Amino acid sequence: MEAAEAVFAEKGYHDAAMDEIVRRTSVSKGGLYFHFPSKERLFFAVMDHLGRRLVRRIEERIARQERAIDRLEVALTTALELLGRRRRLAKLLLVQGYSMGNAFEQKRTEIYSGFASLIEENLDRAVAENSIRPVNTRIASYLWVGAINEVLIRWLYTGSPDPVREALPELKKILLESQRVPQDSLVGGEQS
Amino acid sequence: MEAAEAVFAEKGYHDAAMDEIVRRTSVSKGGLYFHFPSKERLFFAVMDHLGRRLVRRIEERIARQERAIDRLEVALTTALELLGRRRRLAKLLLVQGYSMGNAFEQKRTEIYSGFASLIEENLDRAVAENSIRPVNTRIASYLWVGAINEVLIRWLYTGSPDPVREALPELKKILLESQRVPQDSLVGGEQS
Amino acid sequence: MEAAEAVFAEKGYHDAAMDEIVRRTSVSKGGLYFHFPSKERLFFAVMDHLGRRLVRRIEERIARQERAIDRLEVALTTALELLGRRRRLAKLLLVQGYSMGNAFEQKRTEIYSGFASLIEENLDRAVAENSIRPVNTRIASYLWVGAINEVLIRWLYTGSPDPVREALPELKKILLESQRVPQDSLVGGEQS
Amino acid sequence: MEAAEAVFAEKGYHDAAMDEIVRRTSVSKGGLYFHFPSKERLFFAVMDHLGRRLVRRIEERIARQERAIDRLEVALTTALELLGRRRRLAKLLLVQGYSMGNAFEQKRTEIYSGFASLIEENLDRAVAENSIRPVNTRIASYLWVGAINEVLIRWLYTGSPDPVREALPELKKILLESQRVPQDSLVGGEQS
DNA sequence: GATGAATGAGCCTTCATTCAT
DNA sequence: GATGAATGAAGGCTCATTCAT
Repeated sequence: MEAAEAVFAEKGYHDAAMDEIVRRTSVSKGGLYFHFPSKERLFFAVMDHLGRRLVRRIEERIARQERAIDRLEVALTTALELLGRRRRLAKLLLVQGYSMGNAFEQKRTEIYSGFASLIEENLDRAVAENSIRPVNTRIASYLWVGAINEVLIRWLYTGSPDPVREALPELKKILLESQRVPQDSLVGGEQS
Repeated sequence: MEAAEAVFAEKGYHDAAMDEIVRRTSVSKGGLYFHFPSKERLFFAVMDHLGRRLVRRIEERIARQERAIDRLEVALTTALELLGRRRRLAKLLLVQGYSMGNAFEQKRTEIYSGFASLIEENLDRAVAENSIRPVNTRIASYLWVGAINEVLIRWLYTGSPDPVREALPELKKILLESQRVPQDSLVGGEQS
Repeated sequence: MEAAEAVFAEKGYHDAAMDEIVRRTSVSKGGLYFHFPSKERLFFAVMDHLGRRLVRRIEERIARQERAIDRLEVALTTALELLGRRRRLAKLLLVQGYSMGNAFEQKRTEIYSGFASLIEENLDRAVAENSIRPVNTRIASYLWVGAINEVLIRWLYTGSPDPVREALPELKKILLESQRVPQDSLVGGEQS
Repeated sequence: MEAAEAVFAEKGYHDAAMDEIVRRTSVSKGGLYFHFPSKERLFFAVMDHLGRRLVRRIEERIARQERAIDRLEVALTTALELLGRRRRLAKLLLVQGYSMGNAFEQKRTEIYSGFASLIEENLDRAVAENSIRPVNTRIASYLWVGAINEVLIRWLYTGSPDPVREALPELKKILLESQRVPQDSLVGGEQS
């Protein structure tokens, strides 16, 4: 039964014991292995199920919108709403194989924060210099980190896109250029 | 010796055996444990070291730039360059605790792709409808996924930012609004 | 279906899984267990069947011979012919419960060889010393080992014959004495 | 510790549990696995040890004999004495991987007996017909079975000797021809 | 009689960690 | 400080057998 979802979400893949999953079910160990040939396959089945369901729900909500840009907005909103409401689902789908309790998670946060702070700081200054439009730079910095992270992971696993040649130009375009304050009239001072 | 880095990068945290780390060193098991009280601490030490070094390098390159917006650009470029050149470093820093060899990674990619495709498709249509500026929608979709992912992971681990109330507006602003094609002449015609 | 014979022959008793036997049949698991109450009984049924058939065939061929000594010769010939032609049958009947793939079999061969070599060596010398008639000492040594082995296994399982008091004299008689070169002219010469 | 010998001898390879071997030792499970990487390797180590020791003892006793034929006799005697005195050793060395308690052993005996009886019966008649010298035909039949068995097992595992072309002539020579009653004076009746 | 999903005790093996030397 | 043999809890998985349908 897919209430194995609970154990995986609570403990992470590695610390989840088949024995515990079984204990929380009415199924026996053998019964579980009859349907899923290994712990890995069980985990994948759970992930697939949840992943597909999430996408399906988003698609349902999207369908009502006429224009693509509205659909994108709804998709974004729905994703954050759904995952933001169900912590367990989010944990399962987003951090999957992590484990080691909280220590690991803290460390990840700590390390990513090093880079995020650097970005945030410069975003703040760029806003102050009136180079880019004002935004919540903290969140923007997370966005930067997440974007870079994802692009690199893709490359790591699939070999594409090439980080520098392909991804970099696009990231620049979206993260920097389109955030620029239109400096059309370079007359007069800056609005500091 | 931090050549434990190699083992962690190759096998992931869980599948890395202390025995193998020791085997690749001149240090003995006891010796290793004298310096690092546990596998977890050893791993953290490696991560810290690498994370800090990466940030330091980026900071060095940034320092030469005057304007913050240039610094941001250099930071972005440098991050992608450095990590794009050293697969191992990237793997260690980005996918850390994952494991299960490639099966796991493939699954992650597969599941994220479901959502990414949905975004990409609608980005394509939005471009076609002339709602947003043309971009490489494939990469843009990765950016979306990464951004959402990171924002949610932060919330998961630290409790902030609130996905819907805090993150959503900013994401909309950066991912959607600032990509809009200025529809200045709303006169006449129809944008159907 | 006694095509369970195939699985037992290929994998040995322990490594043969009921599931695989079932898979190779049109019968269902329950169906198999209806006819044979346990794996052991199924195995015994197969063995019985094959053992009896082998003996029956030998008896048929023997029947045509008049003199007992010719019958013995035909029995010997037939046994080697039939088993030498059907590897699977031989494996099933002779090494039955062994398993562990080839590693085990290699080990058995290796260990028995230690003793066989010792015998072979001395048979060679005995032939050289003209004490016994020339034979293929390699094969003779196998015969020795097999004879000793079988006599001891019998004793192990049934308590008789007593290895030293009963078996030894007979083995000596057949393996040694009757192989002696008749030293009829004991006159003169020296047997060194 | 090689007191694992006890468990293997008592239960057979498959039914011997590493847990029990450990229980009977002062060593821990991990400790055992530190020295022997697997159950199989442990078993082989035990077998090797015992096999070598047996051969060494026989060689010691043999060494005192001058003539090869005497050595053969001593080897035969010693082998039967040593193994006949130590049931456990015999079981370990001779039936190795068997298991299934006694049921299996009984079956083996039963099946081999089918063939052995056939031989015994004809040996009896051959003796009665005065074709071969009188022997304990029961034991001789075991010898036949053991010899055939061993020759075939060798062929099964190593591909040689070829049962019919190579082994058969030698077996005939030793088992039949050299047992023949010299029929030099074919005069007169038989001594029935 | 047949089916095959379910059972569950049991097994081998791993591995982070310890500690006597 | 270093060594590496030893520890032992824990875990994933197998498989002969059962039994409701």
